[in-house]
Amino acid sequence: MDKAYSPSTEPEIYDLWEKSGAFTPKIDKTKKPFTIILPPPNANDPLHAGHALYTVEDIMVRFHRMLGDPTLWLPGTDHAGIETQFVFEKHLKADDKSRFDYDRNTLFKMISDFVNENRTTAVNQMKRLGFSLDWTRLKFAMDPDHNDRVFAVFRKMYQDGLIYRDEKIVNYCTRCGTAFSNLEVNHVEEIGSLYYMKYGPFVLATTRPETKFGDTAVAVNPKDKRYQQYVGQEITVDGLNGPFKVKVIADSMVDMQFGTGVVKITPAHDPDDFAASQRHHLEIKKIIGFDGRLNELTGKYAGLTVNQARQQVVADMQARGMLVKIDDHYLHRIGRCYRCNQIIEPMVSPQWYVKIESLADKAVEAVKSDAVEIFPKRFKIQFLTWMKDIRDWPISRQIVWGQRIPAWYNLDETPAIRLTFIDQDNKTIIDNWENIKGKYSFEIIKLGLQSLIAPTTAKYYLSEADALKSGGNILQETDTFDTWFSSGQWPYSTLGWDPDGHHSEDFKYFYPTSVLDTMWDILFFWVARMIMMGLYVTGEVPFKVAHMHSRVLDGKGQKMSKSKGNTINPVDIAENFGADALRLALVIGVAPGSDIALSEDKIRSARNFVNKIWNASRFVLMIAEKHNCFDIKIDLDKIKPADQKIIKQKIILIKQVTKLIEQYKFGLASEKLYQFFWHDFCDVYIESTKDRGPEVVPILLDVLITSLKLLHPFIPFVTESVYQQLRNQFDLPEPLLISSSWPDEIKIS
RNA sequence: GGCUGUUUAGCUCAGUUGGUAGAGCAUCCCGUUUACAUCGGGGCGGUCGGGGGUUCGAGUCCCUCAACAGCCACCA
Repeated sequence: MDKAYSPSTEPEIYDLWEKSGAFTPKIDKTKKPFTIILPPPNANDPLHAGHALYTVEDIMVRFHRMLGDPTLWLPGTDHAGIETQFVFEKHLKADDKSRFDYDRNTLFKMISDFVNENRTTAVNQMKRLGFSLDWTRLKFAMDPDHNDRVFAVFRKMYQDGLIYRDEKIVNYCTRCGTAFSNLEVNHVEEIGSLYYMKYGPFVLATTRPETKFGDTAVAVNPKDKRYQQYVGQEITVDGLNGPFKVKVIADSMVDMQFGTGVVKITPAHDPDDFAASQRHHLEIKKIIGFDGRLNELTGKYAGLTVNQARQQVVADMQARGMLVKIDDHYLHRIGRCYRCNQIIEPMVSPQWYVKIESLADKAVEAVKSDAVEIFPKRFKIQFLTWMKDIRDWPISRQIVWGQRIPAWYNLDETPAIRLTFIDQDNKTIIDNWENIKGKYSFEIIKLGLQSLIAPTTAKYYLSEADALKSGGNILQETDTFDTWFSSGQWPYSTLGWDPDGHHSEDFKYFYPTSVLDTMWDILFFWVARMIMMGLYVTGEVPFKVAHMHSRVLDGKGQKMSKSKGNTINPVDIAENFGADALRLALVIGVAPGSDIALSEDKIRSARNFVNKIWNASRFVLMIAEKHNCFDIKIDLDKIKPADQKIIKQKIILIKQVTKLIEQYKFGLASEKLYQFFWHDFCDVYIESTKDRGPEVVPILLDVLITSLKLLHPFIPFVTESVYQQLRNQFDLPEPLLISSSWPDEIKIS
């Protein structure tokens, strides 16, 4: 054995495991399985430090495998719709191109190729970190069978009346070109301006003077005596393009204390105002387009971006004496796109929705009753609070990378469908079918199609065949499903749930899964959706335990981000210090759910421990050779007083570590192991054996092997490596540590 | 506005059902013809954020205040 442990041997050890078939469980109906579905990393992105926390899952998986449970850890990668398209568009930009240069099919194909080229990256990295995943079951979120299941579930939801289309106000990112759910919007506090402007007989305060062209009412509080005389009347407002009239409405949404107690109502571009428009049956007047520019209804402001328009409107109002006051230090919250940080533009547009209430009710019940147990406990409270006022889920995204919604329109039935396509001269055409059907052949449109927008009244068919029967020109919806609509179905889909009820053996045996482990930041995005979808589709919870793990921060406790340049590449660390060192550094002494500051000091200290194991093992081998004693049997009745203490400590340790792992207290478990091995075993016991005879060899070996087994889930490489060295000298019955049995409290191994 | 978490040795953090405060790193002293300098032995270092309460006894339970962090929410 070399003088120091070298992590360069780790890949060989991984091969050994993989070839042994240890990652693939044997279905044994007399035994209870242990199942974890890997939260699929993005298919085309290298792993980041957070992914290294898959270690937590590997610990559980290796532990259960050693307990003898048929253990499945199922790997997969995610297509990560918007994320991937966002990254791909950055590549396009580098080539001076954009998504607008390509038709939908071409763009999809390009992204698909891009993803396929990079798909193995994450897989290889996970192997390098030692994750004992069953690669024979590897899935990808755009696999045809997964897509089919997603489509089937969509149709089932439709039949159950859970799917509807509606044109209401949504969070729209004009840069990403798609709508988002509330969860995908970051609300950030920012200092902006609050403009006090003359508005008919009123003065009102607004942060968005440029939306006045879309105003269809002005509101006051019904209790506000100042304005009671105006309620119900029509007032005339200087619209900068000429006067316009709006009705004064009374609504309790208005805070009399704020500003002047008067609010202009822009239903098409503000969520509150939209809600008010529903209550008061107001006209909805869209003045901002999906490109983030003002449209023709704004007269001379048409074509300006929202920001430009705001400046222009303010300047024009100032010139006309309409601006009473500007508060430049107005602190308010602005919604920004979680992906590109662009300011979210609330817009009215047709989208697909899932009625969420019945799904949410069941999920709440499951969590309340601990049918799904959430760890640590505090996340249960968060979950229930969020679910309480959950809203219908907008599942359509206006991007191409994802599962295209399986709905088909007959253009001739709905001539008002708006088409965007690239024609034969490479020109982008945007118009309604009714206006262009004479000018372009359907084939050209279909070939160059970028997107379509169908009014909510449009009839649609859930299969292409049905649509074709209607006779006419048929186009499929161009929107794709929200990534989470797909990944929310991950547990039952990857295990082979079948829409027609012919479920796979895997599904029957491994579902519901045992534990879902992920970071708490996607508790709502993903965990909640999986619980809802799982209960709805299979009638069972998708997992019995939802374990929320820590967040990895840099050595200074700062959040890692590419822009800060403080990201850590886990594979680099594995190369330099060993995957074991990284794994141990990530779990040792970390309380459940708390942040981890991953410093080089901590990694180095873990590396030293790994080396300590190596050398202690080397010592045991040397002693055995010195005494020429390779006996592994211990006679329990003949243990000498000098050896009793360590045996006792070992038995206590087994008990403690087993219990702590079962309680998800990996930080404490690893710390106990560290203390025991380094101090009780190496510093005290081994030192005490140095002047003794061959009778210590079986004891040394026993404690060593027990330690290796207990440590194996945490630091699998060094423990397996050492074990293989020991097997060369000692007659050990179990060929591999990975598939060996977990130490028993009573049994001397 | 609502909710949650954090506050323990110079630094990073543990502390399982309440019973005389722990680790790693740093620092200081000593040691080593070897299993390991990626080492060994020893030392220094904390009124456990402030205040109050329950208890024979509280870092651990309750109340309150403060600072920091985060999550959720439609205030122009």
